Amino acid sequence: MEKRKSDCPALPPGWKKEEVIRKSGLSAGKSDVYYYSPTGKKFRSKPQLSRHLGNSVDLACFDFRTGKMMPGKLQKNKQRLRHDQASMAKGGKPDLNTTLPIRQTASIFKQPVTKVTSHPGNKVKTDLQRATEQPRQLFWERRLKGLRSSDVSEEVLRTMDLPNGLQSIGLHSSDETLLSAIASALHMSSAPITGQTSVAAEKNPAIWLNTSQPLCKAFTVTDEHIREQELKVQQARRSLEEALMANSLAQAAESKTELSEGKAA
DNA sequence: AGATTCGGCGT
DNA sequence: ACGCCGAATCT
Repeated sequence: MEKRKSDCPALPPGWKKEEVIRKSGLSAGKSDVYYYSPTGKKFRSKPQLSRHLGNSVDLACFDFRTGKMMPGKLQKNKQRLRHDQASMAKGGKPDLNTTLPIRQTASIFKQPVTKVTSHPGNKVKTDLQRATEQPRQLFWERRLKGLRSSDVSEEVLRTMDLPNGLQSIGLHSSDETLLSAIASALHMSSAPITGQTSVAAEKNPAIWLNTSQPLCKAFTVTDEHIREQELKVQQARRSLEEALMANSLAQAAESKTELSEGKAA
């Protein structure tokens, strides 16, 4: 049987797609779709593919069977992602989609690198449940300096206030980059964030820096901090609950009026 | 052992 | 009806 592996333009270069028809059994005539990474590893489901690619590719609108991106198919909901203040003003409802947006452009986060060895014959273990640790530039956080997030109208969003206990290391002092550094640390690893625990790092961070921790002095989290944070989370959840409730009520009301309008017509 | 193939559970 | 993945079967 001829194996047709075709290129898959919706995926990064080098990925191949294959469809094999089942030729016997109860499911004869049905087909299975497989993908092959540039290194030749076989993938047989979207979750598996998604796990391997991580955040580097957004598979939300990727159709595994056809291998194509299908815009306007975000989950099972028909969801207009057009969401500017124009459509808002015309009575459009706010976007209550709670799935996190994924950056499509080059990201500082979790970018895989090509591993080159001088021993081509050796077997290299790939993807031991995600590439573990990638090389990083020392003080790379400095490149985040001055970056601000903004909303769709390019209004710069207010930044967060950090607790007083947090002090930076290796960024010139009282730098707003500290927030980015800590946020990045939280984003990139599930390991606890402790800050730089070595006192020597304060004197000469270029030498004593613990690169798996953000450029931040060691800090202490008190029970009081935790209680404050719990309170904030509870309040945020209540707000979200109220908003979702109000939205579903509004939708129910709307579909009722649509129904009666339909009868009148 | 690794690849291939179909069954069958869960949605 | 179909996606996903376990496991039987094949090489």
